[in-house]
Amino acid sequence: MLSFERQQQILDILKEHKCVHVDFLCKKLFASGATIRRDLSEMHEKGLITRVRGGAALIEGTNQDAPLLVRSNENRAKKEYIAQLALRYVHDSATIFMDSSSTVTFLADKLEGFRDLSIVTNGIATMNSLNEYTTAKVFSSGGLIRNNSSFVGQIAMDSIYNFRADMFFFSCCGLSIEGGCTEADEDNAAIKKQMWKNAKKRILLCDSTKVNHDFFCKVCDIQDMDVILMDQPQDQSSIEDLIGTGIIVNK
Amino acid sequence: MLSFERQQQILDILKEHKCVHVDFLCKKLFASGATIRRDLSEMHEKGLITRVRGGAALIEGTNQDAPLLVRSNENRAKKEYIAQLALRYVHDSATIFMDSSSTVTFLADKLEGFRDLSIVTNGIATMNSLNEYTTAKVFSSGGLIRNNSSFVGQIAMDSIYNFRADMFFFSCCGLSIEGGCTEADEDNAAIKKQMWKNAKKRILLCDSTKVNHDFFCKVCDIQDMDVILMDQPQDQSSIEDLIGTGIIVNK
DNA sequence: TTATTATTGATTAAATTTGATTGATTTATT
DNA sequence: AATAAATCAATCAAATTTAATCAATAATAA
Repeated sequence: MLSFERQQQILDILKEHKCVHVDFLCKKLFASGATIRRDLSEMHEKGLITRVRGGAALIEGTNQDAPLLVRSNENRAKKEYIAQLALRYVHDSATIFMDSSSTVTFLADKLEGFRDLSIVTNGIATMNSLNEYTTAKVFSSGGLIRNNSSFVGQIAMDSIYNFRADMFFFSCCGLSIEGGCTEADEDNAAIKKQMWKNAKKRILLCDSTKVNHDFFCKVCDIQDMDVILMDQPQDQSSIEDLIGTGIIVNK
Repeated sequence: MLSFERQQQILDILKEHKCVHVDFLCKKLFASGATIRRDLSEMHEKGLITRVRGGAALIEGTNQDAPLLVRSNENRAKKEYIAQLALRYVHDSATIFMDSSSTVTFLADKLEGFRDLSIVTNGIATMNSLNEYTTAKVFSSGGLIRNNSSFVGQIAMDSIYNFRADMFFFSCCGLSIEGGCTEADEDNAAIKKQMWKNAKKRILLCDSTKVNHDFFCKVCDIQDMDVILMDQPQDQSSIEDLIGTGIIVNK
């Protein structure tokens, strides 16, 4: 048996039982104690397992590529719901811009079923999700890392400039009739503007907590969006005003 | 049978089983062990497969467990040691290119103590490390995600093109007097070339297992590097040849 | 046709992996 | 604390795998 193969099997066995004795592995894999021990210490070197006297244990934390997956748990349910709505606009072979917002990350988690997607994003969590769960061609905008969660700056702007996409999914910090769609951070706003410019269909994912708040940097006006998806039907005047402009809300 | 045909079949077989023995391939393809081995080493140099003693393993995606075992091709200690050597060349306020190799990731883990670094990398693990443990300004090249570990393609090339750095830390798949510094993957080689071009001091981190192997894509010649760091003093003629060129090895 | 080049399989020496043995170290039991 | 049992790391010989060499064959060009 190849040592590669054997170590693979040790990992598999460890996934079932969370820890095993050397003897057990010997019998299971028809190898001597010396061989198993050598395997275990190699695997320990590589950081794949934890070595304990008499055997080995699965390493805690399990996932090696988790570091930058920061995700806000606030309003998880709302964001989940909105992301589900957004799925209606995705189709196979679509080319897509996605911003770095946490709401859009929820959408990224739901794209597993589509084929032949090409996606450009400046979000790190979104990038990781797409890369892990989908077969999409994932382009990271690159750039300066901001807040552990997104890429911004000239590098990011330039790379986005070179793409044209069918649709742009994004979120914002604030949304109001007069102020439009606003962001707190200038650099992130610039990124969204660039994506907006190079996309055909602009789809905003906006949970209700953001309505009627204005932030420092404007991304675009209400009329500049093709679809606005929200978690609850908007009340009174504001929703009517929106519908008046021909923007689809939760439809 | 043509060698191309046979190698194609080896790939097909590998897609079913994720690793195979040389013996198995011999019987299946009616070829001698020598022939199969020649095929496997060719394919390895092109980066199509991972060679393991007794057989071969699939390298590309599909199975996420396989690359894990293959990735940091063991020798954690060697890489750790080389990274430590590399520290001597880093100084506060330096501007640095770092490639996506695992050896360079070890260096990234050691940069915590420096102030005011600006670092450009196309490596995902390196990016994560830097971002988590250092106060450096970290620029990701962005681009298409390759093998879950690096950014490649035009986007990455363009963003690197726009930086000039004091130093470039990189590794390679193979290093030899005649072949120079070589890589298995064309896209990654292109990235390294671009970083090489835009950096003043070029510092190779190369563990001894890579010496006297040539891979498919050339990055640069031996003479094109300013420093080569290895885990052990190189033996026989090779080291003398290197020193003859004025390149510093392990010094 | 002949000469040249490439590919293949056999042979062999070197390198690597393996399993058994040993003594040292750690853990459990009395 | 002392003893027994279990586990470990180191060592070595046997088995396996590899890389290098060379002759034979096949393919190609002159």
